[in-house]
Amino acid sequence: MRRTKEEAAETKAQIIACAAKLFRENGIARTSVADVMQAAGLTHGGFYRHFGSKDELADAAMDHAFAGTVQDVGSVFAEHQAASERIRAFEGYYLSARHVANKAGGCPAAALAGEVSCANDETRNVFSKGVNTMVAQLEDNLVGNSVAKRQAALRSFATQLGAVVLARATTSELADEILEACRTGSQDRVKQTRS
Amino acid sequence: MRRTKEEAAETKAQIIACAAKLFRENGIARTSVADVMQAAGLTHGGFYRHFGSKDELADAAMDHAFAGTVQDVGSVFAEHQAASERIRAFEGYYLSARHVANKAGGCPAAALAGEVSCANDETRNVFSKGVNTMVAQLEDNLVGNSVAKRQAALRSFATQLGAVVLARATTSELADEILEACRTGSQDRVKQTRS
DNA sequence: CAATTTAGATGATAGCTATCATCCTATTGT
DNA sequence: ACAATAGGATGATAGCTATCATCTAAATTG
Repeated sequence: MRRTKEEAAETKAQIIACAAKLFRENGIARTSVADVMQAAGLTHGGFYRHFGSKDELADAAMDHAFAGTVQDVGSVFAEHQAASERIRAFEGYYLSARHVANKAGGCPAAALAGEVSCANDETRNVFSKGVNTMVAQLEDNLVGNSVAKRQAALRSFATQLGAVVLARATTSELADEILEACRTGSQDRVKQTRS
Repeated sequence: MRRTKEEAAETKAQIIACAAKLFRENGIARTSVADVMQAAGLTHGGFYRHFGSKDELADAAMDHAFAGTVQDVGSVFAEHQAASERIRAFEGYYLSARHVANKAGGCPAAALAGEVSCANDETRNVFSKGVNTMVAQLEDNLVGNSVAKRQAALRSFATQLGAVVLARATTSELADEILEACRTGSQDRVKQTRS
């Protein structure tokens, strides 16, 4: 039954990947260790050869999920040259019906923030690191002085995450309305705020 | 042991009030029926005299929590005359350190959105109704034509909810940065977006 | 005032959960 | 090639959970 070191490492990576999906999809609390192992094609008992606890897996899974999303967002940015278009493209991605529906494969910040707010310090650190990375990535694709860029990135991220979190929890009409309001928000924010 | 009708109604209201706090504080999944009953000074067994299931309680608790927050927000609005000041005051309340720290007594949309996104239709309906009420309340305190007001209210709510949800899940430095960025965001949104 | 109803307590249940001990076997290090 | 090691399967455990049945005494109802 014993596997090669490589095979074992692949197994561990598989467990993490499955957990990253299931935790985002159904929540950490509502996903059991056995669920994760089954999704990875294994039985529950072997779990503790790879992880010291479920929390440890949750941290690894979150880290993995953030890395994936950062990469996805990077691809979106790479498709455009002008900074203004890049930001537009990012919003198009993040606020898309596709992303809202794809909770299991989407931004872990949107999927897990609620649970992390009741979690231990280590988990909060992992989450914070992920958010920081995403905000920095956004920041790098804005124009202006550094303070303004940082603030704009933080605000944009909060808005879009809020929109997705709300859209996922509300009935479809309201969800669509929220997403649309935040989409148009980036273009004519000036008019909207003034009138 | 039997209580008066009135007493029984009070008991039920107590259970709902305790649940509204505990569910927001620790999440619905991580709060047991017994926890709620104990907080209400009762034993677990009597629960099903009042509710058909835990889900039913969750719905009632969410409704109760939304009503409380709508009232709190109403008080904040009532303190000011000018619409521009009212909105500022609302943001001051919602993005305050006090509100971020007060998860148990704060906005249920921010506290429960994550869990509601994996919940049944009835729960989503209750949640959506609550969000709709809050957005309408915000809308009533904006100036401009109705379409713009509606959109501005939706966007403002998404931004602030996103900021609070993120702030609660991140380490304090990042949390403060997020809140500050969204606070200043309402005033000089124009400059920030342009530069 | 007698009969019936019911709020809430006590206790039980079936199912789930995280975690661990043990075993088997194939891969390592030597 | 041999001994030690460690992946992963099987099975067990202690604790928790939602939900129910039953009991009680008091409050309704008539």
